[in-house]
Amino acid sequence: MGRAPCCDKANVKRGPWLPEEDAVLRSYIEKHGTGGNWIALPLKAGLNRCGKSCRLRWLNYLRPNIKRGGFTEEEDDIIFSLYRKLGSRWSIIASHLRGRTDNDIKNYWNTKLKKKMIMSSYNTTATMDPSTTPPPALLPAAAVKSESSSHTTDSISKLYSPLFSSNYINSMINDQEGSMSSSTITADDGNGSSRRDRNWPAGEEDTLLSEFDLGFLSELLGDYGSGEMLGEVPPPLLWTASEFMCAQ
DNA sequence: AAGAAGGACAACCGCCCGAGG
DNA sequence: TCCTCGGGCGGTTGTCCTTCT
Repeated sequence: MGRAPCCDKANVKRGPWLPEEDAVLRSYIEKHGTGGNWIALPLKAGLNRCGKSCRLRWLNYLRPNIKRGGFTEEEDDIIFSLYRKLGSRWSIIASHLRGRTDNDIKNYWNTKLKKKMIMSSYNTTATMDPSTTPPPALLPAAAVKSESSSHTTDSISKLYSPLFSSNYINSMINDQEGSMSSSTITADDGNGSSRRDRNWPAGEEDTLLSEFDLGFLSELLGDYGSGEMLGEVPPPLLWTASEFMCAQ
């Protein structure tokens, strides 16, 4: 038996918020605050909405001093750097960017920044032609392995740092250590998401990850692979977006 | 000009965790 | 110590808008 829902979904309005609803919510919170109880808030405010929906609307849209769109290069750098350290801890990343919400950053990463990083990884190998070759990070492991013989650990980390978060790689290693039978890795882009990105060729993620050799990843990460993720991020994974571009 | 495909982002879902009874 | 509940969070989906063919 599952947990009781926070509200009666059949009797609350869902979907896009109307300007009038925004006005009611904003007005109520400005006058009374949230009262520390989002579940009760819609009733008090006279809104036929779920409390969680009100909370989300306020935090992501109505809250004062929210910046929308137009991410700067500096913000890109911060997001990139923190993502390298923390993975998809969007709320923590958002706390480092004044006026940005976790949802905003998450969307920005998934729609723009991630692709930007993937495309930049082409430049790690001068002979690669984007018109004929998938990004290095999308190459099947076999191809990477044969190519890796001419790479140092640093250059391999550089190659993969745009795509895989350190906690993702650590989790793969832990998974290997924890269970020898866990040979199947589900498609995951390092963001913890199993969603198919429509821009990626069908099957590429599966090809990449099902063939990924965990031992190779351990080797890639070297001594820090088995360490605590936070505070022990290896130098190659600490690059900012600008540094990453310049390092090519 | 129209339909298809892709991009952007708002909103929802469901799980986890901590507080408090 | 256990249980319940609400808040918070990350992942996912839906929908509207833009661009492409």
